[in-house]
Amino acid sequence: MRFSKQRELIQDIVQRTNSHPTANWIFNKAKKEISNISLGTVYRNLSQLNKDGVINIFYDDNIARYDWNTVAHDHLKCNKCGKIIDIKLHNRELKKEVLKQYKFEAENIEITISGICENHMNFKEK
Amino acid sequence: MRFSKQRELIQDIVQRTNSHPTANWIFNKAKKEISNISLGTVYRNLSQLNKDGVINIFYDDNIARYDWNTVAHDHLKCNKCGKIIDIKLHNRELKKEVLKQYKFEAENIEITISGICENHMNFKEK
DNA sequence: ATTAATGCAAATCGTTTGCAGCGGC
DNA sequence: GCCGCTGCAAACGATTTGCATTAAT
Repeated sequence: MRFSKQRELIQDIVQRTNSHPTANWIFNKAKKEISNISLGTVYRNLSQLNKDGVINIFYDDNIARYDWNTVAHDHLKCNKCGKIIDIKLHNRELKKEVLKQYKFEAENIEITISGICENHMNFKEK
Repeated sequence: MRFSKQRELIQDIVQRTNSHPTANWIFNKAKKEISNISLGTVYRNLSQLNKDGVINIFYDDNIARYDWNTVAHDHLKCNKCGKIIDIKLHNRELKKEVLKQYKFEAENIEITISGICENHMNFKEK
C-alpha cells in the first residue's frame, strides 16, 4: 500500500466536499470510518497533502480551511449563512496594474468578497 | 477624562504606524509607556476600538493585525520580507460582475496580493 | 456609591510536537 | 530490522474571560 489508510481517507473527505471544511470537521467525518483516528494525524496529513500540492489551505478569519481546488481562485462569503462559494475572476489587468503602479511583482491574487448570497437576499426570504 | 489612558495609548499606537501591527507588538510598545499594562487590556481595547469603527482588524494567515485605515482597501504582501502595503484598487466592475454572474450582492471586497516587493526583486538584490 | 475599566491568572481554541509503539516492506 | 506513520497526551501561541481591585465621576 502506497499511503496509509488514514491519509487516503483524509484526502477523500476533502475531495468529496465543496464546503471548505475545517480540520475539526474533517476529523469528525474521519472518525466515522476510523473510530480511533487522532486529530494530530488529521493535521499532519492535511499539512502533508498541502505540501504535495494535492489540496489547498486558506484562512477564514483565523481558522484554517481546506479545499480540494488547488487552482488559484476566489471566494464569495455570505454574511448571513457563512457559506463560502468558489468563483474565478479574471485578474490579468490587476497584475499589470500592480506592477506598473506599485512596482510589485504579483504572484498570487486572492479576492474575497463578502456580502449576501442568492438564498439570503431580502426579497427572497420566505 | 473621556477614555482610560490605556485606551488612548492603544489607539495612538495603532494610528501612528503603517506596519499593521499584531496585538503583541502593540502590547510591547504600550509597556514602554504604562509598564504594568496587561495583554488582556490591550485585546479588550483593540476589540472595542474596532467595534466603534475607530480601527480595523484583518487576519494575516491566522493572526490578527490592526490597521488605523478603516476605509475599504487592499493589501500587497511581500513573500520575502513579510511587509504588508496598503493599496486601493478600483472594483466597481467587480461588484457588478459578481451580481450578474453569481447573483451575489457584494458588500465588501478584499484583495490580497502576494508577491515580491520593489526592494526584494532579484535584480535589485545587493 | 455606582459604574466602567483595569491587572492578573486561568481558561479556551486551534494547532503542533515528542514519544513510544505499530505496520508494511 | 528498518522506517514511516500512528495514537495519545502534553505543549504551544493567540486570544478570551472571571474575578477582585482600582479609577473616574
